[in-house]
Amino acid sequence: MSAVHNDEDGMATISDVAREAGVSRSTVSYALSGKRSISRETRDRIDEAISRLGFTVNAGARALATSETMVIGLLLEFHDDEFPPAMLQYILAVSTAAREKGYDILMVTDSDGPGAVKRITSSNMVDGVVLLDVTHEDPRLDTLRAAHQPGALVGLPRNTEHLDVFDLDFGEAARMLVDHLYGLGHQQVILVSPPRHVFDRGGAYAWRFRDAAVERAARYGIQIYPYYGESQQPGISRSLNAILDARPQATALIVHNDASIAVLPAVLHERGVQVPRDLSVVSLYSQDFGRSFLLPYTAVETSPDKLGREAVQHLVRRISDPDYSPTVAKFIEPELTIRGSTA
Amino acid sequence: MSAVHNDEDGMATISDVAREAGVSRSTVSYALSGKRSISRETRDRIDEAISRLGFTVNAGARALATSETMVIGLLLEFHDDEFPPAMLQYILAVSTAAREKGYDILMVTDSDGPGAVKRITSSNMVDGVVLLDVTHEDPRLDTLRAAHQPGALVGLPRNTEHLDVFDLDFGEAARMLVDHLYGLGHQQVILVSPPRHVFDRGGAYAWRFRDAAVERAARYGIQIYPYYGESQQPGISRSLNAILDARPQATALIVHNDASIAVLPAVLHERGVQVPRDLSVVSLYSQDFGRSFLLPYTAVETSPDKLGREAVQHLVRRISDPDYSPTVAKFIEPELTIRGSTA
DNA sequence: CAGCCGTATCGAACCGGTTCGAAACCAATA
DNA sequence: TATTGGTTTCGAACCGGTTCGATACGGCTG
Repeated sequence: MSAVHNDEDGMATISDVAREAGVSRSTVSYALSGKRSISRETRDRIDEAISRLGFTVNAGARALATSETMVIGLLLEFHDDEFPPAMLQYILAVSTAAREKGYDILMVTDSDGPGAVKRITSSNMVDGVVLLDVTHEDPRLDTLRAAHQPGALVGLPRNTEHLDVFDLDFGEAARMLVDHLYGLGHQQVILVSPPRHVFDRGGAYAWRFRDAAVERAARYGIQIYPYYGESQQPGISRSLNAILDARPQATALIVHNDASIAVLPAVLHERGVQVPRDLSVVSLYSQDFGRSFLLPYTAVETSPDKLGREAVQHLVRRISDPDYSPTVAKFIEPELTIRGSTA
Repeated sequence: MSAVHNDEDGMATISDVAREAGVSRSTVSYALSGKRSISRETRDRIDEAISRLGFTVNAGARALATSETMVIGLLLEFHDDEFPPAMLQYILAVSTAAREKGYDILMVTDSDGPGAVKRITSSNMVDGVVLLDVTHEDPRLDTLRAAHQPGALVGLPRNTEHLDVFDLDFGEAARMLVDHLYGLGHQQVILVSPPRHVFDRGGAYAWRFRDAAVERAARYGIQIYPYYGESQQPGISRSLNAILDARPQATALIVHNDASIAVLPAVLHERGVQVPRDLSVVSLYSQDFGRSFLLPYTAVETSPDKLGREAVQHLVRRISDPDYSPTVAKFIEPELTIRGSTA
């Protein structure tokens, strides 16, 4: 017999507890929530009945009565042109942060984004929604705005009205990296951006970074050569080689592309290129990511954990008070981690 | 004004629809479910009212009435000694398969596994549970057995009573690989297993594979040298190098370790080892995984998609009929994908 | 002692659905 | 003509909680 002892088949209900403790259902409810005072003895009897019956509040019933599900929807889609390990970091961050606030995560990976948003919001399955990987003209946003639940976005859309938005400041990140290279005297720099698909799809982080880098380089009179990276092997290595072949005069490389940076060490090694002696390399990735793939490059930290946490925090706040403040577009401050891959 | 037009603030309820269509609530419910026949005209009026009000069934209320949530719990934990990309494949597979069956996924990444199982089952948030990465003596299993919902496991525990279990047949996979190498005449083989932590934690797949490989090798009179791999860089590369240094006479390498196989190409290249000329290499990974990391090795396919799908299918069946058959322990048949990395 | 207040509890209504039994209606059958 | 049967609809009960008023009780104050 296990420690948890629930009589018969069905789960114990609040009525069972009330009967067992010789009080009314409402008294049990108040004892549970603490919203009204309960005498010491009654509370004890109730507590005892609860553990004797192994009672747990039925989430659906509570949700119906309170209109609070304590569940947050997490919407994401796996694109072929994305590098899976990167996305996982966001998922984990959101999940952990939510749990800390007492929320569970309903994860939806539907390829029909707007439909998924509609489904989980209009049926009141969730109290709020986190959207990952939001694009410039994200089709999910209209649906989300029409919903009765607040939303938090990770990624910057064109129109941020009525929505809280969180993202890394990619423009600033680009400027930091260009400044860093400029400070070391580099004059010819290659930039490897995300795959073309990402631009087409409206992944604003891609061009925010690129445009800022290009503009900053121009201001310094640095020659910058922007390229698209690939997303799938063997194209990644091939394209990196082609790019390096095409610009032998470049002394530095900026990689804004998870898949490419992961294979870069192998590619450079194969070419016999020593970093930073022959080439300076800077990039953009999270600490965890760098550790997983043994990346020795000076890089801007992307802080998926900070971003996910921030999104959840604001979402939770807005759930409890839908207009506690005007909606925010918050950009995480980039931080440069020096790893000695530049000279 | 958007196409979806819901009057006032609150969501439309079934009562609103009933009033709008001039029928009773039960009639609307039956029209929705089709469980009783409804006249053509009434059905039309109801349909019209539904779309006019933008009505959607409230999931919590329905769950309360039917005791079916149409949600499946997905329990997993991120261990430091695991390679994230591998896990993501399972998550995606389960999520997709569930959605196809009309279920949503409540994803719980709690570090307190048993507590998480207890919480989501006893509060009736889910109709069933999928456990990923189940260990030999998994502490979540007792809790799951005490629950009122069925469970499907991915990974093999010692005691499979009352639970449906799905896993790759790691023993058979090991035998296939050893057979393959034996057929090519190899007599000295290195085996890189998962990190020691995985064994300690009770990851049965680790020793099922190793033991079967060792036994099979012994039968053929092959010398096999088993080692633990590492899980985090820079340890992975370092340990691979140490292993290769220690066994220069070995002509073949079996890698059962996601993190190690991902960096193996770089390590071998650095050592100037040519595959298969200098060393034959076989491994164990999914097609997607191999593509992500450009792995050119002959390997057993791990089929996370097949596994996840199978687990969900059985779970759904068991949800609708708790004893449709005795519980199953199903082992996916391994398949060898020849990629020419052996000679 | 009347009046008031704070504490502890109860009963009833409500959240938004589903489902069972009964009723109303019309047509076909004995 | 009374009975039977099928179709369509309604009303009420129920799922398992929460919450609002009302009530009962004892102790203080004026």
